[in-house]
Amino acid sequence: MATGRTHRPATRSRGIPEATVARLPLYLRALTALSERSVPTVSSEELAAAAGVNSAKLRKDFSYLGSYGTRGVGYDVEYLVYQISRELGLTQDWPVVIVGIGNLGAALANYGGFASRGFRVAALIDADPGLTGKPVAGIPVQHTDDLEKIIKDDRVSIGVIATPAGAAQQVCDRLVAAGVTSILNFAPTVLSVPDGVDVRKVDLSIELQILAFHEQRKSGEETAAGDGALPAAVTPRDDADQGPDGDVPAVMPA
Amino acid sequence: MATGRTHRPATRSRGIPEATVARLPLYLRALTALSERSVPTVSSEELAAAAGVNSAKLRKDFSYLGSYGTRGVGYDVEYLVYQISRELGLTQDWPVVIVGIGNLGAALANYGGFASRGFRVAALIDADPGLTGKPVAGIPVQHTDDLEKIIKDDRVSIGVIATPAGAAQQVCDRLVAAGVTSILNFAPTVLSVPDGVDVRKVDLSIELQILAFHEQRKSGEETAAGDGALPAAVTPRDDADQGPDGDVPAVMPA
DNA sequence: CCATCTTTGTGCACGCGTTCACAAAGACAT
DNA sequence: ATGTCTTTGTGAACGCGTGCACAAAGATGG
Ligand SMILES: NC(=O)c1ccc[n+]([C@@H]2O[C@H](COP(=O)([O-])OP(=O)(O)OC[C@H]3O[C@@H](n4cnc5c(N)ncnc54)[C@H](O)[C@@H]3O)[C@@H](O)[C@H]2O)c1
Ligand SMILES: NC(=O)c1ccc[n+]([C@@H]2O[C@H](COP(=O)([O-])OP(=O)(O)OC[C@H]3O[C@@H](n4cnc5c(N)ncnc54)[C@H](O)[C@@H]3O)[C@@H](O)[C@H]2O)c1
Repeated sequence: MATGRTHRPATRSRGIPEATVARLPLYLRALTALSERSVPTVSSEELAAAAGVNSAKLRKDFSYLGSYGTRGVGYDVEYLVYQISRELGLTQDWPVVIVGIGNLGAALANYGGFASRGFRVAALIDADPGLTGKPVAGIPVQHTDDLEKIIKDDRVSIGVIATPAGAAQQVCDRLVAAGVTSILNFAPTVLSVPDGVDVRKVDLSIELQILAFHEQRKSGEETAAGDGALPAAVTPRDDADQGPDGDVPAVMPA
Repeated sequence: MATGRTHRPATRSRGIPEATVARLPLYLRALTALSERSVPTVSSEELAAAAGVNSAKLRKDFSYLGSYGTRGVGYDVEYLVYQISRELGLTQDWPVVIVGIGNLGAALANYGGFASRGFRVAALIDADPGLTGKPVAGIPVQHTDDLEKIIKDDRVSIGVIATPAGAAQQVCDRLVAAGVTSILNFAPTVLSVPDGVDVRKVDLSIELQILAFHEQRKSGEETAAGDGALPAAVTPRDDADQGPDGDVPAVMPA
């Protein structure tokens, strides 16, 4: 997983486990597609397949929202779309600011998937004076000096950080101080925030490293027990997987 | 979490839990920073703070790699950097292709964090003939027709999909057929792949929806038990949180 | 009204991940 | 050499998430 919320051990106020919340958007997307095709009802089996999850898990997830299904028939698509949207808070409008309008920030600003749900890009903010006033995706970039005013005037509670890593914590602090209570961080840094502020992170580099780990695994071990997959068609390098204690070219601990 | 690997229930071949693998890059980043500051050793407590995790968890994570610490002193920074790099497979070179060079794909191509670890952008691929040959981040875009040849010639095993959702599954199928066994998917779709292929996804829209859920929670419930956080400074809308069965404006199931 | 068939909702067991707490290991000073 | 002090490595308990399996609910047809 590319992200993770920061510490909130067992505060699950009333209901809905975190793992379920993370899947609701998945269900919602599948349901929206069905809705556009005017499909009236869907069984847990079908919907689960579309969302790529286990059907029992899906049913349990929905049971946290209430009993919205009809036995022998399935779930009413439109009704579920509404219920999940409401549960996720998508029936209201969420103004979002993007800070750091570089390569990534500009791509995010141009992203259509933003507005498709209740999210609206309220402002683009950058520290570069050369960018100030320049329109990106039809929205003029504003200078960091006005950050606090923008947050407060537009009552923004969600901020996206797309600045270099070095500036991320500072930007984060200013956002939080101005009233932002949810942050989506693309910079490769651990942000520290006060209690009550949620941080989720997206880290491309971490994702690739996790893939590399498994990729390396695939190259080694042919003798793993009962693997019915395709162990061929991989390119075994020289002699990868030299055991967990092969050579020791680096410094020794002591 | 923005992503998640696809089904591999309890295959954990020999050692290292998935949750630990996902944290290794975090440790590595913190350790690299220490290394650049020429810090020789670090305690689990310090490193855990830098990585934003619990120190016991960090020690247990490291225990899966072997006993690389010295009691009373801590961990040797350089040595750990090497061990984790090797475990993650970063001591070798990983050629990566990016498919779909639009807003996002171009931003990814320009991203410096790619090469910083062992990842190298081997090729940029797009279906738009108008893009073919045009350099992005110094690399000329190649046409989708040559996808199979590129994958095979460069022995690419990791692919990044940044095409529109509608094309993602098709692109995925071609990548897999050509020999790619790890995919990082930015398109908002569930990809289905054969066993032995790893998929991780990054979905901005899902992240925002999860944040919105918690944001909505913060606006409601003042009376939640023992919350020492800052329940003030939020803008309570009209009367959000109308119970799980408040009004029912949408269609009824039956 | 009854029988049958489909599909939900959930009790239950199991495994993974997290965290506490502490014994043992080793550095360091005397 | 011995004692003290720091910090690791891990045993054990706990909670969360997952998935099986099934009883109950309700639709549908006769
Ligand atoms: N480009 C990618 O695909 C990608 C992928 C993953 C992560 N990231 C991360 O996202 C961040 C941005 O990447 P990028 O490629 O867009 O970098 P970039 O250099 O193109 O853009 C950074 C922008 O942030 C602005 N900025 C710098 N300091 C600021 C401050 N204090 N306040 C406001 N704005 C400030 C700069 O003016 C610049 O416009 C980096 O942390 C990068 O590591 C990028
Ligand atoms: N832009 C973002 O910030 C962002 C954020 C999250 C997710 N996404 C997702 O990432 C994907 C790309 O977003 P974008 O904004 O870059 O879109 P885009 O339209 O700018 O770029 C898409 C590119 O893919 C190419 N393409 C289309 N079909 C293809 C095919 N079959 N093979 C190869 N290339 C093909 C197009 O020519 C185009 O260059 C979308 O699925 C989007 O939902 C984008």
